[in-house]
Amino acid sequence: MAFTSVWLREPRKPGGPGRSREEIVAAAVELLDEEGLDGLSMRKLGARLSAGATSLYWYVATKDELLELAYDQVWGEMTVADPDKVGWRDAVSVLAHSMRQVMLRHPWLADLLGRLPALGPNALHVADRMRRMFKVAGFRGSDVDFAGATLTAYVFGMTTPEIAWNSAMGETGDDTEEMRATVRRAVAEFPEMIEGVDMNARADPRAMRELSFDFGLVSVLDGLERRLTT
Amino acid sequence: MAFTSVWLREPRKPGGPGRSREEIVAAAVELLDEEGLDGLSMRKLGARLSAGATSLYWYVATKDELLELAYDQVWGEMTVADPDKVGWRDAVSVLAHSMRQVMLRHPWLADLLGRLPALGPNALHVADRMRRMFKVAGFRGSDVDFAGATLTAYVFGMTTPEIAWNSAMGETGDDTEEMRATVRRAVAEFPEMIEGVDMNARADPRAMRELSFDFGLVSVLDGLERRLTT
DNA sequence: ACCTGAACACCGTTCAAGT
DNA sequence: ACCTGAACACCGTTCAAGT
Repeated sequence: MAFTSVWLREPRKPGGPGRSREEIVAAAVELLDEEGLDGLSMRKLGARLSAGATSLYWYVATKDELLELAYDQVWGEMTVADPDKVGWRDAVSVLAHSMRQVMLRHPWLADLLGRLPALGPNALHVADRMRRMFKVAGFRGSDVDFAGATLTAYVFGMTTPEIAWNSAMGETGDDTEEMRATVRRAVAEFPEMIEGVDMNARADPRAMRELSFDFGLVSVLDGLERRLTT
Repeated sequence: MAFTSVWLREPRKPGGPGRSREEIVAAAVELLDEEGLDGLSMRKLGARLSAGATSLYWYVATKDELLELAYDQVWGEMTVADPDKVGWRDAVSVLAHSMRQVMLRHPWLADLLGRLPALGPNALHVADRMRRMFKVAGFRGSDVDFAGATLTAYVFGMTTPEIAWNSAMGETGDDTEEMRATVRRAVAEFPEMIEGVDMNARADPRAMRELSFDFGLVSVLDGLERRLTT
C-alpha cells in the first residue's frame, strides 16, 4: 500500500544469536551470481544456509527486500574517484566504466535497476559523490541532477543489452558463425541492417563492445560539457 | 540449447480455423497493459480467450515467444520520420521522444528491453530507419551502429527509472509529501543528496522529468554531432 | 488440425506450532 | 528470539487423450 523499502524501517537488532543479515545477503549474492535472478528462490537460499525455506522471513519481510539488500551490496563495488583530485571528467569516466564492470560481474543487476528503489547506503554514497562530480564540473541547480541522470541512463542502457548478449551466447556456446547466419536471414529485407551485420562480421564482438561504450561515453561527456559553455 | 527466437522459425500457417496469432498477441498486450509483466500468465491469457490455459502452446512454443511477439507488436507504435526531409537531428529527436512515449504507454516494455532478442519485423524496421538517420548525419562504418546504440541506450536508460517511479506512485496514491519525508530521512547523511531532494521539493515531478529527458537528449545529440566535425 | 484436463515440479507467503 | 513444516494459491510446461 504505502511506498516501502528495507531501508526505511529498523532492521532486526544485529549481534544476537541466529543468522546475521550480512550472512544472508552474501549467500543471496552468491546464488544470484551463479544462477541469475530466476535462480534465486527463498527455498534454494534457505537450503544454502541449511535452514528451512521460511526462516528467512524472520530477517526480511519479502523477497523484494532481500533483493534490495543484495542490490545495495554490489553498489559497494563501484569505484568513486575524487573529482577535486583527478578532475570531473576523469572521475565521471572512471565511475561509468566501473558501473559497467560491476554490472557485467553481476548480470542480474540489469533486471533490478529501475525496478527497485535505490535507497541503500552504498547506492546513496555513489549518487552523492556523483552529484559532487557534476558540481565540480560547474553544473548548478537541477542541471546537476539532469547530468547525473543522463550519465547513469547511458551506462545502464548500454550495458543491459550487452549482458543479454553475453547470456544468450553463454547458453548457446560460441557458435557465433551459425547464429550470424540466422540473424542475417531475419534481417534480409532491411537494407541498412544487412550492411550493419556484414560489416561487423569479422570484428571481435568483445572488443567491439568496448569501442562502442567508449564512443558513446565520450559523446555523452562532450554533450554535457557543452551545456556548461553557454 | 541453440539461440532461438519466434522470428527464426516458420509460424503456423495462418488462415485456418482456430485462433489467429494476431488475436492472441492483441490479448496478450491488453493483459500486459492492464496488469503488467507479472500479471500475464498463460492461464489468465487462456481464460481471456475463453480457452484452456494450455491451448496457447499450439501457437507458441513458450511464454518467452509470446512475449517476443507482444514486444514486437508495440515496436510498431514508434514514429519514424524521414531524415531526408526533416534532417537527421529532428528525425532522431522525434524517434527518441516516440520511444519514450511508447514505453510510458506500455510500462512492461522496460522489463523486456535487453532481455529478449529484438528480431521482429517492427523492431528491425525501426533499427533500419535509425541507421539511415545516422548515415544521413554523416556517420560511416561502425560509427553508425555506435551512434544508434548510444541513442537507444540513453532513451531506454532514462525512461526505465521513470516507469518505476510512476508505478511506485501509482500503488501509493499521490502522497508525495509523506514519501519525500521518508526519502529525506534515508538520505540524511549525504550532504549533496539532501540538497538535491530539497531543491526538487516544490517542483512538479512530471514537468521535471520532461525537462530532464530533453536536457539529456540535447546533450547526447550534441555529443554525437561533435564526432562528425573532426 | 486444434483443444482439453490432469499432472509435475516448481514458486512466494502465511501461520500455528515448536524450542 | 528464532526456526520449523504444513498449507494456500499460484506458476510454466508436458503429454496422453479427445474431436
